[in-house]
Amino acid sequence: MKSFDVQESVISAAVELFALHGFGSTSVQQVVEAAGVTKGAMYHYFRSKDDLLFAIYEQLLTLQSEHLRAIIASDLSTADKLRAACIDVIETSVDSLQELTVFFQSAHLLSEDRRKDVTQRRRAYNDEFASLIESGRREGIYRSDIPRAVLIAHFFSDVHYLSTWFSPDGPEDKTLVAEQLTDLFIRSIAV
Amino acid sequence: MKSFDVQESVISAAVELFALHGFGSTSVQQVVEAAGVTKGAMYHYFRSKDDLLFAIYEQLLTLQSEHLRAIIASDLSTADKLRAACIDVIETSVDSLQELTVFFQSAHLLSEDRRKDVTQRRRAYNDEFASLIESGRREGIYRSDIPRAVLIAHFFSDVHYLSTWFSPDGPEDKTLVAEQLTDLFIRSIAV
DNA sequence: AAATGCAAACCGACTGTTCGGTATGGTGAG
DNA sequence: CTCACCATACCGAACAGTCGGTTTGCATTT
Repeated sequence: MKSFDVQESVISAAVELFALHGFGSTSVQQVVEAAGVTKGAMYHYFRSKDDLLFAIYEQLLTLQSEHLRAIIASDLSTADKLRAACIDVIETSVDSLQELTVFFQSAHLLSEDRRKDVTQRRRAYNDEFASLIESGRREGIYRSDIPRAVLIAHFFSDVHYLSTWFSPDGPEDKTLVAEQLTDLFIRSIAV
Repeated sequence: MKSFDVQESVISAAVELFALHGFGSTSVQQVVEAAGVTKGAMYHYFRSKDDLLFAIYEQLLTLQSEHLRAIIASDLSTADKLRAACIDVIETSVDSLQELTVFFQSAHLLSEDRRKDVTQRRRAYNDEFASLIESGRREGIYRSDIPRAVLIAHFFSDVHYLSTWFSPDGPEDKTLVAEQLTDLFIRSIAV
């Protein structure tokens, strides 16, 4: 019979403010005011401002990692797996546009330990993604004349950049854009 | 016989610190200490912390705009112009990696007026770039089944993302990466 | 009685910015 | 050549306000 979830309210307010003004330029005071709670309440659930930032990352990272693992474990062909993975990460990113913005803007502001944790999980995600491309190369469907790292960066740049230009209220449709960007990517890496 | 340029020193320190810790998390005190000047000296040349951020943008925007205009005014074919424009913006961005980082991380923290100025100049740049693609479409060399806005975003995402993954000390070579990313882009938009 | 959940008051450190004042170097008059 | 004059360059202390974080204490639940 909880009528008001403090944690959720704080995180939600933090995501919005961090995305809008940046982590460093947003004060804890602003966050708790927007969340409709007091500092005492916030510090009861979060150890620090840093902790708040980390919580945002964890949500998104966990979600996307689970999706990717499910796709890789499926019985699709390599080509279809890669396509599905691309479309999924774009769509889930659009669904969490603000979190994405915070993620890419403020990841480096995390404390040493937390940043290592995030970096490692990101790398794990990237490696799983890269394994798809590697499989495709062995099957002879993707080009090998460009370093894998460049290909990966080329794709994730699109995901990253979504938070800059894509707007849910804009003229572009989420599903359509996901297909278009995926098509552009796969066309450019096909042999 | 000026042995020490305060403005240059301040901007240089600001670029480095803003890129490292973010605009909002860097204090004026830190900047002037790194620059080896006093706050008084800094505020003699810059009206505000905001002004400092703006100065960084202006440098990069002006440089890249001039380059693009020169390329468009050249007598190359449309295809070669687009290729040259892509390679140039990637290479100049790599040359100004830290400025690029600051640019994309903190553009939204500018004051209203300043942000409008920056946005307008960025749009002008984008429009000139887009005109190249439009020309190519009329010549029938680039596909028309994907919105121009998506194509533009697709390319600039690579430029944007450079600041995240590219390192001058890393295994990748600037010129090579510029060619590879340009190749990926042009291959994906060719009919 | 003990533990949880939270509000309110509070802490010292630090914020961006201002400002009174000094040092420096060039210009024009005598 | 000299000296008054003045703009520009720069200094560093001080400002009012805000920062992230802590402490205290009181309800409510267990």
